[in-house]
Amino acid sequence: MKTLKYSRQRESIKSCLMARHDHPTADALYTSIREEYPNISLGTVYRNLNLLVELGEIQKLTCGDGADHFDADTSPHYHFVCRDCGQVYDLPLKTLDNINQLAQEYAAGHVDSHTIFFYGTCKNCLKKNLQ
Amino acid sequence: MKTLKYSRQRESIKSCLMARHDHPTADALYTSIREEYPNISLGTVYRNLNLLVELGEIQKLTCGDGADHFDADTSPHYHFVCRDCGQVYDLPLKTLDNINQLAQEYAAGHVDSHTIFFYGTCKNCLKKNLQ
DNA sequence: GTCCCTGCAAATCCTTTGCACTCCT
DNA sequence: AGGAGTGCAAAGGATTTGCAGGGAC
Repeated sequence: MKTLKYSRQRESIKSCLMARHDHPTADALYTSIREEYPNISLGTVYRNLNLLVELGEIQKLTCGDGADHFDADTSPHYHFVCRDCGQVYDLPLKTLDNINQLAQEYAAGHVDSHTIFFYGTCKNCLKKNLQ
Repeated sequence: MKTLKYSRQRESIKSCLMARHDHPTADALYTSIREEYPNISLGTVYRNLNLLVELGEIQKLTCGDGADHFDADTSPHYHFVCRDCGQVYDLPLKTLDNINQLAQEYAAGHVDSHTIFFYGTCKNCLKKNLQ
C-alpha cells in the first residue's frame, strides 16, 4: 500500500474532470488544465488519471475511437458515442442489475463488471447532415 | 464503389480467423499466418482486417486492453474479457433486442448498434491464482 | 531527510501510410 | 494495360517511462 501525497496538479485534474459534462480525453483535459497550470505536462495528466482510476475515483472509457476518455461519474451507467462528431454522452439508462449474474452463468469464471456502449449519430449531427 | 480483387493473403487472413475459436489481435493473426505465408507483412494484415470489417465480414473488438481483437462471428453476441490472462471469450448470452430502443429514448440521436463487454477472471486464472 | 510527484523528453506500443513493385482481371 | 493488392519501412498517434530536480510530510 503506497502512501499518497497531496499534489495541486492531481487536485486540479480531478476537479477539472468533475466540472465537465462531457467525457474528455487525456489530451483535451491537458489543454483545459493548462489554462490554470501552464507548466503541467501531459505525462503528469496521464499518470494522475491512471492513479485516480486505480483509486476508483474516476472511470476510463475505451469506446474505440482511438483515445481513451475519462468520466468523473463512477456510478454505473452507460454511454452513447456519436460516430460523426465523436462526442460521448451519458445515458440515464438504469443499470441492468441482473446482467452480470446472467453473464456469470455463461462466463467461464467470475464477472465483476461490464461496459455498454451505444453507437450512432447524435441529434446535432443528424441536424447538420440534413442541411 | 470500389472493385474488389482476389488476393490469397486476404483469403488466408479470413479463413485463419474463422478457424480460430479465440479472438486474436492483428499481431497474433500475423504470427499465425506467417507459418503459411512467411512473407506476408503486418501492414497487409491490418489493411485486410480493416477491409473485412468495412465489408461486414468480420468484427473488430475494442475491449480496452491496448490492442484491438478480431472476431469472424458477426452475429450479435457479447464478450467476456479476463483481466488476468487477456483472453476474450464469446458469451452465448441472447441479444438484448429491446436495449437499443430503450437507449434510443435517452440518446440524443439515432442508435444503430451497441457493444457489451464483461470483465473479470476466467476459470483457468481462478484456478491458477489458488495455487 | 525521505520519498512521492513533477516536467521533460525519449521510448514504446499499436496502427496507418507512401512508395515502388507485383499480381488479378 | 489498368488498377487493386503487397512488402517494406517510415510515419503517426496515444500512452508510458527514465531521470533529475522539486515539494509534501
